[in-house]
Parts: sequence; C-alpha cells; structure tokens
Amino acid sequence: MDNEMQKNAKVFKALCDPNRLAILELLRSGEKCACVLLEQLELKQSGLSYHMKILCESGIVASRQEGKWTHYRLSGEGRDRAVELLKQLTTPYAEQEGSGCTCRNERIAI
Amino acid sequence: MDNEMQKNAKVFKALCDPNRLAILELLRSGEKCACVLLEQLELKQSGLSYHMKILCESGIVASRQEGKWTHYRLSGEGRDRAVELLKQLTTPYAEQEGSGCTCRNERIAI
DNA sequence: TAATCATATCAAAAGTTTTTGATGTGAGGT
DNA sequence: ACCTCACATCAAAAACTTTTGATATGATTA
Repeated sequence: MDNEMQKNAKVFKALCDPNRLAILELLRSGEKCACVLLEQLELKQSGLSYHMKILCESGIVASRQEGKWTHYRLSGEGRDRAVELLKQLTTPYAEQEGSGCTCRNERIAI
Repeated sequence: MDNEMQKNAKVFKALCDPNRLAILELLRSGEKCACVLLEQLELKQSGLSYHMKILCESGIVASRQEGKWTHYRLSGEGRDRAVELLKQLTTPYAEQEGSGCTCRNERIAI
C-alpha cells in the first residue's frame, strides 16, 4: 500500500515541474521531435532527455522512434488514467460512483 | 505565463508526496482532526503541519477551526478544479471541448 | 567502415523539499 | 493571571531532484 502511494505519486510527479508543464504545453499542439522541443525550451539536451523519461514513465506522454529521431506526443490513455486516479484519490468514499445509498434496494428485496 | 506554470505545478505538487497521498486517503473516509491524522501517520507534529499547509494551499483540502482543534476535509471544489486543470494540461488543442471542426458552420454562413 | 547525428546515460554540483527538534502563538480551562 | 493543549513557525540537517558537462549508444550517411 505504501508502495502503491509511491507509484501513484509518480504520475503526479510528472506534472509538478515547470519544465515538464512547458513540455506538455508544447505537445498540446501536436507530436514533436525532441530536437524541436529542445529549440523551444531553456534546457540542455541531457536535461530534456531526463524530463522526457519522467513524462513517458508516468504514461502521460508516449514516444515513437523514426530513425534517429524520437517523436513525443500526449497519450489520451495516459491522461484518462491520471484523471481517474486523481478523482479516486480526492473523492470521499461515500461519494464514489456505484456506492450510493442502497436503502431503497434493500427495502424492495425480500 | 511562466508564473502560471509555477502556480499550476503547485496543485500537483500537493499530490506528489507519499505522505500527502496517505493523508488524502485518510480524509476520504471523512473529516479528521489533526490529532487523529497524527496518530495514523508516521509523521511528527511539525511535519504534519507542513504537509497540511501544502494540501490546503493547493485547494484540495479545506480546514475548519473548532476551538483548539483544526479539522481537515477533502474539498469537492478543489478536486473539480484540479481535475479540470489536469485535463486542460494534457489534452491536445484540437480535442478540447468547444473547439471541434467548424467547416460546416463556415459553409452555412454567408 | 568511419564519421556524424540524435538521444541516452552517468556522475558530480547546484538547487529544492522534507524532516527534525526547538520555540512561538492563541484558545480554553483552573 | 497562569497553565496547558493543539497547532504553526523556524532554522538546520537530511533526503531528494534537477542541472550540467562528459561520455556512451545506436542509427544514418559518406
């Protein structure tokens, strides 16, 4: 469970650095090659590589090789997982979907 | 805009520490006094205070004084803002709500 | 096959966050 | 008025993350 927290934290860690948010902002307008991102950001090549690894491991960004180049894009799946996780983490048990009051059902049964 | 990134990062910073995720998990079962949280967590009093400040400033947690005690609870508003922000940050421009293809409208006009 | 390019990895330095124990503050009880 | 309790703030230490420049890897071109 502590491990679970650690793993969950990883998804949000991807989102809590200003450079990584700037990278996401650039990717919102479509897939970009690392070299293009490098041009637009105040980062060294090795620094960009470091941040891209974190973003890809979080699942929020996906990558694709094309010869020498690596192209990065936002992952819809990754986003959906992150949104679900965020909701789960911040929604009281009582309010969760499918956990509504069951008293009516209980009365009807038997 | 760089400032905006910094501010956005703050909401997610709240979510990227395992202790803070553990606090949220405890709050999911309802409002809790600081002293109760302290009992359940491996944290010193000053450490808990430090984390609660970060959670409250992110808007995800709300607090309420009752005499000497401070009660903390999840904020539905805070959650909704965080979810919207997360979606915005990770959704390509083309896919955003209200930004669908307008070619039909353009043809109809004039 | 060697030269070059794009990106990844590494290790050390710089920067940031978290933990810790000590001390401050403000409410409530005696 | 004083004491105690709950919590906040502080400053230093410990832990962690990010940046940096150097070097490694693997694909492409000459």
